[in-house]
Amino acid sequence: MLSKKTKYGIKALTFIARQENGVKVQIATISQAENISHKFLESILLTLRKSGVLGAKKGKGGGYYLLKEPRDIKMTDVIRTLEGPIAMVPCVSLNFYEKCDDCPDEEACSVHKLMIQVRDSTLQVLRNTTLSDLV
Amino acid sequence: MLSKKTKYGIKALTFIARQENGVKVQIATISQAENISHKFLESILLTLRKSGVLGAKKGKGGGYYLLKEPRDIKMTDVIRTLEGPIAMVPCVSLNFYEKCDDCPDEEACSVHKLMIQVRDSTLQVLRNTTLSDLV
DNA sequence: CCTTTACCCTATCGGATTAGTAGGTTTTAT
DNA sequence: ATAAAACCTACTAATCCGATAGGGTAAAGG
Repeated sequence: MLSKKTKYGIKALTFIARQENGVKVQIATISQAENISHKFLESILLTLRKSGVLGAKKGKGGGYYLLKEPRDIKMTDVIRTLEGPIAMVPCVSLNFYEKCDDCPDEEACSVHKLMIQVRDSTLQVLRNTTLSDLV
Repeated sequence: MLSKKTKYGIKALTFIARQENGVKVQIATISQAENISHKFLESILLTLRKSGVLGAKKGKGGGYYLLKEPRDIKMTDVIRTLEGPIAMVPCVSLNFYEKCDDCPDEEACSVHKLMIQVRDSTLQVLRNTTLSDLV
């Protein structure tokens, strides 16, 4: 299940991407337009800023803006930042790999085999979808 | 993230599918071989029996066995039974559809658009993978 | 019949995670 | 100076997950 954090994050990015080039958007604006709790959204945008997707300007007239072109913002990056691993099981994750403690032999594991395929097909979609495809 | 319930369920089904045709397998046998809590596994196999994938026989010499050929057991069915929806968001789920309460217009929602694509690519894998592909 | 074996069912619980809340700090424009 | 906006830290209520406990019920062998 996709967390609300990720869901809201994608919605917010889409909202910002729809603005004229470089126009700054306040948290409150997005919060109202998309029905998102102001404080919760605040923490999400902060995370996205730290990951390098968004820039922010403090003070009056401040707000958030994209640091890259929408077509250069891949969904893989956004989701890994907000949600964490894309794989459904840590033992098939490329960026967040972890060994299963119950599984002695990964190669022989049926779940492993299946989830690699699911991961690859999901990755293909997310890698080829950018923010510009969603606006 | 895939729950342990689903993970264990798939492992157990694979284990059973590896037996000679029609041989019954006890909970304790799978539990030991796959490092799964006996009681937890019990509840999982019960769910799978109720969904019609497994049959069970009580009493001495009893156990669980497949009701269909491994190649006729699709991963979509197994995962929907144990995990629930395959879609990452209820508003794009085929079998467990639910409207998002924060989203006034699904067609205009960027998350909706993206998650439909993810769902479709995942479905294609799970529909074309059967238990026989995992043994 | 009677004991063993294994399936079936309900209830509970600790820990982790998630979504949201509260309150204050820092920076900027006017 | 003042208002507006992002920034930061900490907390909380609710939910879910994996596991556990304890018994009930049905079937097979002797």
